Amino acid sequence: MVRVRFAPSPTGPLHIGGVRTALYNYLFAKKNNGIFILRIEDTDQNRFVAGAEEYILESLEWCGIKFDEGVHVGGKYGPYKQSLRANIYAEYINILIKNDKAYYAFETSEELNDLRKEHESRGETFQYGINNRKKLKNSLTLSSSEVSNLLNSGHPYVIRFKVPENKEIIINDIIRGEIRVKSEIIDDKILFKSDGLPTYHLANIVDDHLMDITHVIRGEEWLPSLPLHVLLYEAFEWEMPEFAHLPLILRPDGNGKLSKRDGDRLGFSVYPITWKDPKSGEIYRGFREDGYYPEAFVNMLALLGWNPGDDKEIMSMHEMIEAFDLKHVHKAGARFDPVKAQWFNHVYLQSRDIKLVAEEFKNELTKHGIDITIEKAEYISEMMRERVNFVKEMVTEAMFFFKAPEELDMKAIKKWGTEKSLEWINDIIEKFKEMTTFESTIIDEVMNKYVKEKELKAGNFYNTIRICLVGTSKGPHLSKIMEYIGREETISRLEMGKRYF
RNA sequence: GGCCCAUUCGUCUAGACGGCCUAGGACGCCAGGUUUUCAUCCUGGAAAUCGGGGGUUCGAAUCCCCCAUGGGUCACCA
Repeated sequence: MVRVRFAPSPTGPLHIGGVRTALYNYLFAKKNNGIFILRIEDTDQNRFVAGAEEYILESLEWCGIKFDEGVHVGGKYGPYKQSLRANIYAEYINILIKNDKAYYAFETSEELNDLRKEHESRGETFQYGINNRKKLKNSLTLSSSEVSNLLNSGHPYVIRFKVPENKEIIINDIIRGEIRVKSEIIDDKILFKSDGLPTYHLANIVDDHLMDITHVIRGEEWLPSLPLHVLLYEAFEWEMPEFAHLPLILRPDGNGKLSKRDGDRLGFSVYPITWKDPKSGEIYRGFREDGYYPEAFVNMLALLGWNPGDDKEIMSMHEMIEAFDLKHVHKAGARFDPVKAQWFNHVYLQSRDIKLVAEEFKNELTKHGIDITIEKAEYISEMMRERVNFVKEMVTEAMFFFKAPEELDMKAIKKWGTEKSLEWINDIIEKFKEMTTFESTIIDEVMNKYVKEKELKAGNFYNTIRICLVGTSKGPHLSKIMEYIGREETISRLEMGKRYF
């Protein structure tokens, strides 16, 4: 049985890289009829951010990523929050101590900082590990009575992993293949902090083991600590899960990975939903609030570093599950492209149930103080949606349905208007007044007949009229606009437009 | 700086066993067509000598080596 987990720490909002990691875990689990688990890794109480956990839950729910086990849904392997598992880690660290795989160390963080600085000034890098642990203040160098004295006196201590000497660690990553590292370069990492809580490395390995995780799928930033994790599994004599390290998502411009500020700087979201920093009060925009459909967002995100093995790009969650394979995850980092992201939403908007689009459009209009019936909203949505990427864009694009243009586009008038324009406007106003029903198809008949009789160039005539109604030479079929705004308003706008020609 | 990872059109990518690749698709861009306008849509085009240099081979984007570049990571953070 495949069991995978997404294990974020609640230190802030989840950015799209994190969402993608969750998504790939989810797709992999579902593809293999496995279990998907949410575990909260909150062993660092200093970095706790209020609302972050709720944010993660809400974001993933919006994306349609569901968990089988986890903090919010329960399960047999709980608790799923590491701060609630402190006693478990204590138990396992003692096993390591007992088996001489870990040791107590008594340097304070200040002392360590000094050591680092000192080494740095000599152009060296300080490493607490195989090469110098025999020279430092720890249970490897101190006598057992000295150690128990320190421990009993309440002197702060940490527990460090005792990296085995002269070992080459060979790991097989599903995405990257074989990776080799020598144990000499690995630090004796702190496994247990002086506050009595484990660090990520210990908690992560213990939990993955206890929760029967079969595949660890996580970001590439974890690759450097993979050898340590492998060594930990060996120290515990546990069977290892398989590993897959995902490439990073890079910023659209310049260098480096996508970060918090990029979105605001470049004008797009890097977060799935809006996040308000509880401390600073700063607000970071989200894809949801930008108007993206979750289906489009998820589809776009999935293809940022993965492909189904063919040319298919538009895929439902179900189709992605069917096609998902870690072998098709690209190895190199992917540069996020906001323009293509918009295209995905455009495609989803076109195939969406028009009733839903109408409802969304109606809601957007309400925000702008415009209230129309759902039928009218559908009428407009039908002809406007193909011109935009987001429903909210329809509001500005369709404003002429609700308000007469304040001024007319002089460039358009120059291009389409003629010395006869004024005459046409007057003539057509008269024709409109004579009509019994002011309905789109009949309006077309009347106008077409006029154009034929007068032998006009269609473009000049229709755009003269259009500019009066819309303000410029664009928009959906003219008679549809006229029918919507009605005869009175149509004539009024034509009268108003006359002074421009 | 040490260690690790990566490197195909501007961007996302195809490229599982070397020959089907004079490198395919998508976004974007450009042109033409459709449209009474704009957009959509359709058709076409420009766009990667596969980071560079050496090998191996009858043959390499695909295998090997070196170099360069980019990235990640080196916390009592995850």
